[in-house]
Amino acid sequence: MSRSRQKSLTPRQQVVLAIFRQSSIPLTPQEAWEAAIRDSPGIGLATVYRAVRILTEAGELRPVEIADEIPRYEMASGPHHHHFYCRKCTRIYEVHKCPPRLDDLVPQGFKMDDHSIVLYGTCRSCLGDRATTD
Amino acid sequence: MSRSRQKSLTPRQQVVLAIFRQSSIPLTPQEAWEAAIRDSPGIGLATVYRAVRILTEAGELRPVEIADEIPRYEMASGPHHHHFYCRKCTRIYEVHKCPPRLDDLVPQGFKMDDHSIVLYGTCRSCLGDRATTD
DNA sequence: CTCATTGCAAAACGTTTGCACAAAA
DNA sequence: TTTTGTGCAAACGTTTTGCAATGAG
Repeated sequence: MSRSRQKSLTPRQQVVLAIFRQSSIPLTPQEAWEAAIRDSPGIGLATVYRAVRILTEAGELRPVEIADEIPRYEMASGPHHHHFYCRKCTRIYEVHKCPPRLDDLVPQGFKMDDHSIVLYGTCRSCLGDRATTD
Repeated sequence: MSRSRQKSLTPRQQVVLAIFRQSSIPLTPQEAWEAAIRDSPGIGLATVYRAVRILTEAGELRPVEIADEIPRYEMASGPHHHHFYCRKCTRIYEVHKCPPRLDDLVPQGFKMDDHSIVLYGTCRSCLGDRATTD
């Protein structure tokens, strides 16, 4: 199960990958397209979708699934991390820690190769915005 | 932020909720509709979608998001648990343990009210099916 | 009567595919 | 020439919405 790309990327795929590499947060295909247009006017939305799918299959990108949100993607390389989703401002924050003893969750005889954790709640700036409302 | 339903459920909403209550696995709206038709012939797919959305907002149902899969829903009540997704047979298993020290992941000043964990890998029966392939 | 519920069809939305054209080999 | 990459538009599957018909109060 190879994670590295086997073939060189097409020009458009390189553009799309660069967008994700430059972004500090996960992007929807639509958001990536809007960013890509600035670098490469004329690039088509379908091309971005194709690139995202291919880059994901190649292990370059990883999907980030948040409840009731459009799927987003981020670089699969770089430090392993999870996400905090603020229900109020809908922003996504990276969480750079992992809980211990995750292997204990895996049922007998199963083999885990990956895991994803999403924390839901309210971020600090949204908590600060509130006066006394509760 | 009340989680309990404030108004009584409509007949169709009760039907849909019963489907999820009887199911041992998360269901897509489509799957819930196919099950609901057996109990209540003539129920419309849109009605099931409406019920799922309302029941989710009312805290009766909870979305289960798996990478690259259609969103499923399950009862929000009952024992807290997570999910193991087998990439081979695409089945979803419940995981009835929680990792310790999850609060340590929450960034300073943030407030977490929920979390979701999905483990990815291969289930026991799929591992058993394989002979020596690796 | 008025209001809430629901089925149906159409619309809307995100995503994929078919295809023709252009560029590269 | 053949092959590859791409934009565009159409198709597709999922979800939401408009609206008329029904039934309850």
